[in-house]
Amino acid sequence: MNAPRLAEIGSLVGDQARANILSQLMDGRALTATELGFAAGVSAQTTSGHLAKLTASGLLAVTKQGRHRYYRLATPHVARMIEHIMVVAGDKPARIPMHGARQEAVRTARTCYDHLAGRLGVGIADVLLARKYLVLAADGGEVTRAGARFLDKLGVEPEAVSGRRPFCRTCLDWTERRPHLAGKLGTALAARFFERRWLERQAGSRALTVTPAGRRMLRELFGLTL
Amino acid sequence: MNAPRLAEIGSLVGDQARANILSQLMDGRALTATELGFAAGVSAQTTSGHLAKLTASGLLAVTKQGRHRYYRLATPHVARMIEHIMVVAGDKPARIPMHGARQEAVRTARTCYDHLAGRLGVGIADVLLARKYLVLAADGGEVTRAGARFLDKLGVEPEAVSGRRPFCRTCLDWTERRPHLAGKLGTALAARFFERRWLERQAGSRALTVTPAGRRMLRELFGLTL
DNA sequence: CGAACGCTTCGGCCGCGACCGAAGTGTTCG
DNA sequence: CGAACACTTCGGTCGCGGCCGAAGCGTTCG
Repeated sequence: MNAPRLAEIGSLVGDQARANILSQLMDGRALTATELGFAAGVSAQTTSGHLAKLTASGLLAVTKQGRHRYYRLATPHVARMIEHIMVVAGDKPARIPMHGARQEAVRTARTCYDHLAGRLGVGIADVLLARKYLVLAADGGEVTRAGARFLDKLGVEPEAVSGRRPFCRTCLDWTERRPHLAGKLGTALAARFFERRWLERQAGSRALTVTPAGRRMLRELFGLTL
Repeated sequence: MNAPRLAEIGSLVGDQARANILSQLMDGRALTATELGFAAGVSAQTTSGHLAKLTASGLLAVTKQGRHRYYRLATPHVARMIEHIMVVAGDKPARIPMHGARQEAVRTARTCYDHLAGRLGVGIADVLLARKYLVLAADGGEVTRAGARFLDKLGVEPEAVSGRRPFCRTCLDWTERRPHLAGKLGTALAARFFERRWLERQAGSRALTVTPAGRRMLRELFGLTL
């Protein structure tokens, strides 16, 4: 039996800050080092050290995206392992990643920083592209004339989508594995959705609730039924 | 999510001496404090402290018997948890290769708490499923009519495999990385194998020796040559 | 371009916990 | 009974590892 490795993995989980980090990632999300540090309650430097250890030992995987680094559980085995430790810890029935009502909500619609992700985010991106309201380019994209009219109807101002910041980047979406709308346009759209109360944040989660008004609007304007 | 408890359990497993102790108990035996101290490579006093912690946290249970104290894993949950940690430990690319005769024996056949694991355990599970003696379901499984006859021939009693405890759970195997037979059926089978002296425990290890009679039986009844 | 930002590396501090020697409790012997 | 044994408790040492400040690197943005 490989007791040294057993102890090694155990001690990785056995630190309070690292346990906080792993807990945060149990629903399958990918979070940045800063977010994880905040959740763990330690400084950025300390967080960096922890994340390096967890990654080196194969518990976490990391994806670079611009100046961010998204950390996530490396394999389902890691999630399962933590579940089983929780069982011994006397915690509630095992929460397998991405099941249950709350996880379902996270899959449907959630924030990714300042823009929209999940099925909602991907769906909106799909629609805008399909209707040629938006064309993609290597370093961003461009709003077409028809797109500008559409956005104007939504109340998204033209200057909000100008400038060098790209409209749509391939923002890591761990549930849909497809690009969604980030950048200036994504931010402006998300802001508008909140402003009009089409979406509401859920406490303590990145999941979003689509309000009845939002549901109607999504069907009418985007042809989306989530 | 209960991160403090997660860290607590993790740190218990995360000490080398305690990991050694837990490893020793993985086959479900109950060992004395002295034996465990020797296996862990620390003094009696230190061992005593470790055992007290492990017991207080519910990982171990203890039985007094004269001047001895027999420690064992408190629940199958603990064994399962350790198995799952081992799976993650094995996911690391830079895995310490197992070598030597004894390690080979461990890979071939060993106990996993109260049932059989290793190539033997996985092989038996494969055969029973391939012959449709057993069908798997989400929450356990069912023995078919043909399976019942087969088990009867082995001397495994029908009531041993009835009841609410599942027949076959996906108990992940850290060498084979495939499910093997746990649950009531796995336990009953293992017990029968020991009773008939088809398998014998090796001292100080979870490895099992397949006796000549056992080898013959495995070939005749299961078509297995390990 | 420079400033702001996200993250990592380095260096040094410090506390927790593993460890053992010595002593104490309880049990089994002869 | 006392000696041997199994185990625990106490007390003190010490090293590993978590922590943060400061500095450095790469990216983004105006």
